Formats: sequence, structure tokens, C-alpha cells
Amino acid sequence: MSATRVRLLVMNAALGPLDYRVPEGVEAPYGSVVVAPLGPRQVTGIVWEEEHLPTLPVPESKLRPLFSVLDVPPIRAELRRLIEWTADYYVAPMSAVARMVIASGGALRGPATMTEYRLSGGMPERMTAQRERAIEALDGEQATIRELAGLSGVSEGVLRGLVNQGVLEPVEVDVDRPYPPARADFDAPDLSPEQAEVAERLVAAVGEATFAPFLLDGVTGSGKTETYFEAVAAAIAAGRQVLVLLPEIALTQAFLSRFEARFGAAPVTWHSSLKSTERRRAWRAIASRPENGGAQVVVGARSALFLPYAALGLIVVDEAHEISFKQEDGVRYNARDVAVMRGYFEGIPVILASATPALESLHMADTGTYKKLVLPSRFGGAQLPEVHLVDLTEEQPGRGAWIAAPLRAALQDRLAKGEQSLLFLNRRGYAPLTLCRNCGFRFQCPNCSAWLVEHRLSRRLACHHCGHETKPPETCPECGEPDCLVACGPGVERIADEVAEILPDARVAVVTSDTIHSPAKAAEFVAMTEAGAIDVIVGTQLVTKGFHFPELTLVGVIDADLGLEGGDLRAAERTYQQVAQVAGRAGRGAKPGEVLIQTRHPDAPVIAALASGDRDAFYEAETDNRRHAGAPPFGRWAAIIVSSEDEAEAREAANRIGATRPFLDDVHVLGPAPAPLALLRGRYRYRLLLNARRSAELQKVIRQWLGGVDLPPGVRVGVDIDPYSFV
DNA sequence: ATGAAGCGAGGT
DNA sequence: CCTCGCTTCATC
Repeated sequence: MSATRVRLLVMNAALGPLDYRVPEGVEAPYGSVVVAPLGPRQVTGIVWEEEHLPTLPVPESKLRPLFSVLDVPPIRAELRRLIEWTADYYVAPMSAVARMVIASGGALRGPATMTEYRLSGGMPERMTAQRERAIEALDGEQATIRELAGLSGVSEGVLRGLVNQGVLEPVEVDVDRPYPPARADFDAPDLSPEQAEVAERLVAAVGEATFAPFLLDGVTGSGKTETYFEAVAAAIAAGRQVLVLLPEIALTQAFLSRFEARFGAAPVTWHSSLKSTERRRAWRAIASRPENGGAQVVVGARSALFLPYAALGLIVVDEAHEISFKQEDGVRYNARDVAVMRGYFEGIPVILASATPALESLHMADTGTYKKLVLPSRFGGAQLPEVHLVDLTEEQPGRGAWIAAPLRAALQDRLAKGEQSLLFLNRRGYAPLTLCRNCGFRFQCPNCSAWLVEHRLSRRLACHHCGHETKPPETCPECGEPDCLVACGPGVERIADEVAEILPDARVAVVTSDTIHSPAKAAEFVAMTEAGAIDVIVGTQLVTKGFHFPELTLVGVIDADLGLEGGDLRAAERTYQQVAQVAGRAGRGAKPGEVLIQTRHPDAPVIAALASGDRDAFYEAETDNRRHAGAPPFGRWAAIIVSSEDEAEAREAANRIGATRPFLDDVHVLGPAPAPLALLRGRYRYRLLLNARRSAELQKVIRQWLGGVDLPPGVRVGVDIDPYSFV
């Protein structure tokens, strides 16, 4: 006998919980995804425990019946608890978190087959510019008309014309066809004794199927992936699902080939650029148990964390220190931390793998909350690279140059030996600032308080915050002077030019999110590098991790001080991680590696620690700093960001919030002040910072505080718990 | 969210 | 007396 009355969490942040009547003969247990009438419209909702969604009582007579219960498995209690925890911890609406669970409107409804289109090979009777463009862009693609329109940049109308002409042919696709199965024993590797010992612990944890968080702390090149693959194999063999979170899609390609070699089939991937059919297929596979043809292993970006796994048995967070696990808009959650909570609610092990763990993670391991597993040496006898500092105050590269003499010499040496080099600079484009030599005019983004970055490869001035782009003008827009624009400072493209001057014969590849914008491009880059078709790689943080190139023996860090600018709380830690990770690309094969770090502050503790390879000393010093600053893991930070399209409105709202601040012993409020990016995507931003003791009920304080302020409709207030970027 | 209802200012 | 724009209210 099921309830005749249910409470819904509706997928609409502005609406509270709503109660409905369950029609005769309909089953709607907790977690059911349902469609309900709302005034003249319909809403999607999830049937929830009444006691977890308190609301004022509504008389029986007002209840309307549910429209339908959708044909998907109910959202399990474990995931419902995670939704509640995430909403509570990150001060976000439960509906916004639940949306990340549903994540695919198409998965809930509609037919199981759909029509996609592909080029038939035929040509239209009349060729037009638009048609030609479409045909060129869509070679090898198969997707819906809408998606093809997005891919080709022509309108859906043009494509429908091509369908009528037979140039695009329809293909009926079984949307939910199962994925090829992964096999636990497809190609088990030979592990080193160290790896085998760690793998055994992880495999045992998978077998026990209870909550167990692990910090897998292994130096770069120690074979962390192969090691946790054994735990993945154990979960596959036990019929449980595995989620592997990766920080960036660019890394997926390298991961996928390793995965396929080990398990004989590709895993299910989940990321933001999936097409709607792929998304539906993946979602439904994830919601099905492996023995019923469901997904076995899912590799995804942070958003894969909230999917409704039917039988999750293990979560791996690879490169767990990466800040891209922190979502910076919408629900501002940290996938690394939520992964541990998901493991807790599901009662399964969670592996955080990193060569440079976040201080917070190390602290959890040191206090015994996480179990620490260490891989102290590189796999196959490879040695960690030698690290040398280049003091830029002594070795000045000269005007308009950024590569100092020692690094030049090292580059020349590697090219002569036929070995590969990698130069790291975490700055996309050619130059971060362009100004007029005549009048001093600086190109600034109209929507953000940021300079426009020159991109020579694409001949554009671009804002890296909002995507605004313009063509560089012939004359200065301020004073009209021709040919007067000068590039200030280096980006990777400019470094690549400098390399071309030093080594005219070298084959140079620029590797950034601009040049590696698809998995195919990433695969191409990897293939070329492995084939020895590239001598020097110049890249941003994209090249700091995941890649394994045995012939790469030199890593040069162009500007190790760059990350230390900007007053970020974790600046020192981030610099350490980035440089240590990129250094870890050197000497992974038989030949030893060398790392040259250019810096103006060779005595700064971070830089000195990098030079001496004394990780523990760095972490100890950083731990002391954090303790004194009341920063995580010893205290907590939160940010409140108030924004509006109107500057005065944003300022007034921030002041109003500031005026009602709580005065407490364990929570201190700073601000409001203009946010470092005072204008972002056309919105003016003010910020308040909160520093709290560990024991403080920070979220409760914030909720009560903000709940008591009412603001004009154009003002948005965002809460960022445990912020990374103070922007 | 989103549409309906309520209400004052200004126009016909 | 009506229309426009804006605020308030209800949606189970």
C-alpha cells in the first residue's frame, strides 16, 4: 500500500516543496521522477521524504493529481541524502543540486530511437555558400539537425534544405544501445612490489564495500593509474560501477587509451560537450545495473559526480589537487569533497590520487580521517628529474625576450641530441596586454574589468573571462595613430616565436585550450609527440599533467613567480603544484630529466622547496602559514558575491547586506569591497569575505543573515563556501 | 519561474 | 475611462 499523498522537490529553485495526490493504481515511491501540474504548466519533480522537506501544511482538497511517473529508476536514498547534504553545505537550493542529477532532459522522456543525420555523399542541385560550408564542416559527423547546425555554424533551415535534397540522410539510432563491456582481466599489468602492495589495499577496500577514503600519494610517474586500475578491475568483477573523475576533458584522451588497453573497451564518458543523444544514452546506462547492460565504468568531469548510479562501488578522483574540481558558478561545489561525501552515503571506498595533494587532503590523511597510501618512487627505475633555478635578476633574457641564457643553452642541447623539451607558461595567447605606443590606450573588455589578450594565431583580441573578441584594429581607437599597437608581456604564442628564433629548425607545438579544443586534437598532439614529430612543446597548465612522453627530458618554467601574484590564499600551494606537476613530465623514460625554473625570487619558500625537492618542508611551512591565517584546514573561508548589471544597485545591495552583518566570535566578516574582477560578463560585483573557526556554524549564519535581507530583482547574491579563487 | 491580479500615473 | 508599467501574490 503506497501513499496517496506525496511531497515533491520540484526542479525550480524559486518554488518550495509542493504536495500532490497519487492517482489510484499509480505507484510513486520516494525518489520517483514525476511530472506534476503547476497552474497552467507542468513541472518535473522528485518524490521526497516529507520530513526532509518541511513546509506549511496544505489541505487535502487543494491537492492535484500527479500527471505521470517517468520511466526511469527512482533516485536512490543514498543520492537523495547527498543532494540534501550538498545543498546544505554549499548554501544552494536543493532543486539546483537535483538538476545536476537529472542532467539530461532527454533521458526522462521521448522515444528510445531518434533520427540523426549524416552526409550521404551526394551533392545539392544548387550549391550555395552556406551549403558548402555545412558540407565541409559535417564530414564524418552524425547528429540531430540542431546539433549539426551548432557544429557547422549554419542555420537549421539550411540543413533541412540539404535533407530535402538528399545530401543529408536520416539514420534511425537506438538511443539506448548498450556500451561494449569492459573486462576486469583483459590485460592485467605487471606491477612493481610497491604498486602491488597499494593495489592490494585498494582491492580489499572494494571487496569490503564500506566507506573508506584513501589518499593515494604517489610521485609523478609512479604509476598511480595502473595501481588504482586494480581496484577498478575488482569493482567490475564484482558487478559494481566505478566513477573516475578527471579534472579536464583534455586529459581524457590519454586516459581512455590506457583504459582501453587495460580493460579491452572504452569506458562511458560524461562531460559538458556530450550531444543530447550521447547524454541520454550515458545517463540511462548509468542508472542501470551492470548485469542489466548498465554502465560499468564512467569517466567524467566533475558533473558526473551527481549522476544516479545504480550500483556504485568505487569513486576515484584523479589529480585530486586540481582546482578545476571546484565549480565556480551555479552550485559552487568542490567535486573532490563531494566525492568523499558520496562515498560516505553510498558506503564505498573513495580514492583521491595526486602527486601534489592539497594541503587539506594531506591534513585529513595525517589526522587519520583518510588512509594514506604512498608510491614513493617512479615506475620502471626512472629517476625524478634534477631541478635547477635560473635567477632572472642575474640572468636577464633581454628586451622582448623571456628565455634566459641557461634555458636557451639547454634547449639547444636537447635539440642537438634529438630529445624533446617542454616550456611551461600559464598564459594563453601572444600577449596579456596590448597598448598604444602613441597615447597609452589599453585594450580592455567592455564586459569585464580585464585586459584583452592578443591571440596572433587566431588574429583576435580576446577576453578570457567572458569570451568577448574583436579584430585588432589597424589604428589606435583612441588617437587614430596607425601601426602603434605594442604587445606587453609574454603568452605561450610569444614564447613559441622566441623558441623559433633560438632554434630555427625546431618543430614547435603550442598546446593550450585554444589549440587543443577537442579530444581528437589532443590525440593528434599525443601521436605527433610520441612519433618524435615535435621538438619543443610550449604550453599552459594543460601540459602539466597526464602526459607521458619518454623522450621528453627538459622542462623549462618560464615564470615561476606568475602564480604568486594576485593575493590568492592558496597561491603558494598552487605554484608548488603546477611547477612540481610540469616538472614531473621530464625524464619519465630511460633518459634522466632536467628542470629549469626561471624566477625572480629564488629565495621564496615555495621556489626553494621546488629547487631542493623538499616537499615536506614546503607543506610544513605552508601548514604554519595557514594555521596563523585561520585558513583551511584550520579555519574556513566563505565569500558572498553581490552582483547586478547596474553598478550603483550592486553597491547599494552589498552595503545593505554589509550593514546587517552578524557580529560573532567565531565568524568574521570583511567587506563589502569591489570584487577583484569588479565587472564580469557585464555584471558589477561586490564581495564580502567571511573567515570562520572550524567549529562555527558558518552555513547557518550565512543562511540566516541573507534570509533577512530583501533585494531588488536585478541583484544576484552568490555564496561560495571554501572558495579557491577570490575573484 | 511565470502568469494573474492589483494599482497609480498619465493619456484620450 | 482606459492603457502601461510595475509590484505582489499564488502555484500543491
